[in-house]
Amino acid sequence: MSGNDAAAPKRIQIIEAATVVFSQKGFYKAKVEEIAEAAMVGKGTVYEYFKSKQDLFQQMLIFISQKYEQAVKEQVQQVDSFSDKLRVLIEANFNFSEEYKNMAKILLIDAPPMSEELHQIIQQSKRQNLQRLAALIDEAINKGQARRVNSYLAAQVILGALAVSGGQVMFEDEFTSSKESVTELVDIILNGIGY
Amino acid sequence: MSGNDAAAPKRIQIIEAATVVFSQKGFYKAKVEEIAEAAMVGKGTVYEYFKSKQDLFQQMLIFISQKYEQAVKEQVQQVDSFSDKLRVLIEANFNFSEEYKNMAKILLIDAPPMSEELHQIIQQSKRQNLQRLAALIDEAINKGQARRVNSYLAAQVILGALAVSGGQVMFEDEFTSSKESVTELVDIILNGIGY
Amino acid sequence: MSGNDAAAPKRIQIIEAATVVFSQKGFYKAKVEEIAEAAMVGKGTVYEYFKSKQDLFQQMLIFISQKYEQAVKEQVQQVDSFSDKLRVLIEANFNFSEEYKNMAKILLIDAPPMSEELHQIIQQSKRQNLQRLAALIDEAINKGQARRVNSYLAAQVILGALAVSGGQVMFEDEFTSSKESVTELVDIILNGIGY
Amino acid sequence: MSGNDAAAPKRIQIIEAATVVFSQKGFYKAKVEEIAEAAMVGKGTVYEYFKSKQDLFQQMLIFISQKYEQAVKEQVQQVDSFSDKLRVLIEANFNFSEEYKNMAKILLIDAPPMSEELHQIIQQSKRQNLQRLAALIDEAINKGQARRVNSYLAAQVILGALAVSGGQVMFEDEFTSSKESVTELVDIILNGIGY
DNA sequence: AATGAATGAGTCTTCATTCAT
DNA sequence: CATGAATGAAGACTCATTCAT
Repeated sequence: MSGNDAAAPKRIQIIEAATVVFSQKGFYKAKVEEIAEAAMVGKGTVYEYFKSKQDLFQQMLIFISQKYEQAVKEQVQQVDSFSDKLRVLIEANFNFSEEYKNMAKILLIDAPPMSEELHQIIQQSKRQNLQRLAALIDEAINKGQARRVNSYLAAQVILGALAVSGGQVMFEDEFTSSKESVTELVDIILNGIGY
Repeated sequence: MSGNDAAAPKRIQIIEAATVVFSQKGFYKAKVEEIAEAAMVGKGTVYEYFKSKQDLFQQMLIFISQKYEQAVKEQVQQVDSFSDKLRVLIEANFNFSEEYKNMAKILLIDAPPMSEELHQIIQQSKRQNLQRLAALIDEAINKGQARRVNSYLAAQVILGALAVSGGQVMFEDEFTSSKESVTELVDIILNGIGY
Repeated sequence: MSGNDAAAPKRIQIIEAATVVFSQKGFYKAKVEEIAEAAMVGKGTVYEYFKSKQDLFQQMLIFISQKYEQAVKEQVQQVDSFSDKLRVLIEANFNFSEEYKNMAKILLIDAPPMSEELHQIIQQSKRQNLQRLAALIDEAINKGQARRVNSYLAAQVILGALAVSGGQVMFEDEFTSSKESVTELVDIILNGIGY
Repeated sequence: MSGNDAAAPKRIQIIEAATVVFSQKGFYKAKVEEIAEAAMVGKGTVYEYFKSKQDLFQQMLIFISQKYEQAVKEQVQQVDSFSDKLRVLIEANFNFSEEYKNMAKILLIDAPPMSEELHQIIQQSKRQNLQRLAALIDEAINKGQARRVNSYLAAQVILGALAVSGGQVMFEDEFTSSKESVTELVDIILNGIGY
């Protein structure tokens, strides 16, 4: 009757192991057995809780996206000004990307063609993400804190910049995306680069 | 009349087939035989020109990145003002992304473990890209056409936004990445979203 | 009643199937699937117990050479006179060769070019074989039962003769090496062919 | 019109290259292309002269066995006494083995499934070999130079010993099959190892 | 419920052979 | 005759999945 078990025993254990292994190796190179080992359960046990490797991957993605939702939503609500919200959002992204490396990219960008079902899940997650940010921008626009830009497109710009800058996706060595750069990033996004 | 053959001897034929198939299926789901079929050659022929499936993938990547360089560099040089250059760069990206659709995603997510050599090549390509854009921004700053922002970071923001927006990755259904959005994108990048 | 299973768990089952198939077809023409079938297990099961086809081959060789050791050593110890030991050794060889056909040749002579590791294994087995026989001859010499010949060379002569005569290696049809010939063989070896 | 070509047209060139490559690698690991390279002809040219890889192997075997016949027959006829003939035969074998190193092993172990025809040819060659030696022994017996042993069996013993000892198969490190060992070998064969 | 031994479908890769030049 | 680019049959090996315990 351990609180641990009660919370979600094996299933969560396995999902968490999966986040680690899938993050490190990607979907195809990750072996089910490896995940089972990391979760300290037998290989067969994975199939007690998940229909297939892909199913596990999908469940994991849902799990992660929920964590992401949480992390971002809560923190953004705790500050008021638009620029602070932006800053918090960017920081949350940095941290999240740090933890879930490749998985973050999938949520932000897209997955390679997999099952249609999975595609839907990812699309939905991305859309939510985008819409939340677009709503944030619209709100700022209404409050007079932002220009009347296409909020959806602006949200894309911001998430795109994050996917790249934050996810050490493209610039790995060059620029270890530090806290200082967050300030500059916010500045660029708020004020643009032109006069 | 072998102008056709000359322009596309077997090696190129295969690489082009590879871009199509890898783009659609990702590295792991793409079958060598399928690529061979798409290139209208025998399966064995692929191995006459490429050491392995991975090698083919890598050669293809180099091929694509060269095409990208060309496409962008040339077009950017043909206009003058900073905002025009930005617009052209973004348009070039839209077009390029159109052509090599999922390739960016695959690189991000589904890529095979790359040889250190290829890693270098890709890094270098990205760096060139970044530096070219950063130089463009610096020039604009010096000419008084842009604010004194961190040009390198700004370049990252722009390329990040492009990677995501341009790859119709996020628009898919909602927006068909149209010419109009280019204008808005340039506006957001130049002027930011805040007042 | 699993006495059978206990005596021959999967690993041994597979090795024994391998001795049969490799003996009949040789290393290169033997297919792993064929061995699996002969062992009445799935193809994949072979790879549960052996790293590769070559590994299976090596393990099998070790298995056989151990059986050979046993067969020969024990029987030779049960008789006393030098000529009897010789006779027993020769007979044991006939029987062994009968059972493991081509494999016996490999142990006596050499293997096709394979891994250095395997080469070592075989060399060692051959050396042991040779040394045991040379020791037998030395002992006979010391007891005054044999002339002061180079025992190592003599051992080579004997094993060479066996490899050929016993292994129906070269003369297959002509001379189905029978028990009668053992007596003559021992005579020739002991007394030579000259006066 | 070069004497060179006449003496060694493509066919012989290829066969000689084949002896080298097959000797080193065995039948299955030897690549046709490699043989072609060694013969300094195009891969396709091999197929102008030989129906298949197997055919080439077979033709090569015939070529070698003829060379062996020659080498042994001629030299044995040039000396008189039985023990000298024996010595010469053994020496010829050493030299021959030196040249075609692994060929014997390959024939024994790594040989491809042979056509019935080739099988006959090889059998015949071996039979000739055996019979020539048996005849030699019979002659010696009649002249009172050898004991009344089964000459055919004795011939087998001798050739068996040679196959093994001569092929530096067993000596490798320990003994470098030297001229001295020839003398001892003859002694053992003539006088046996017992008193 | 938990396990891991057993399985075979699925793929990359090799290389003998062909044939257009 | 000579060539080597092109080919595809064949086979080793991986790994998701099953199921008897």
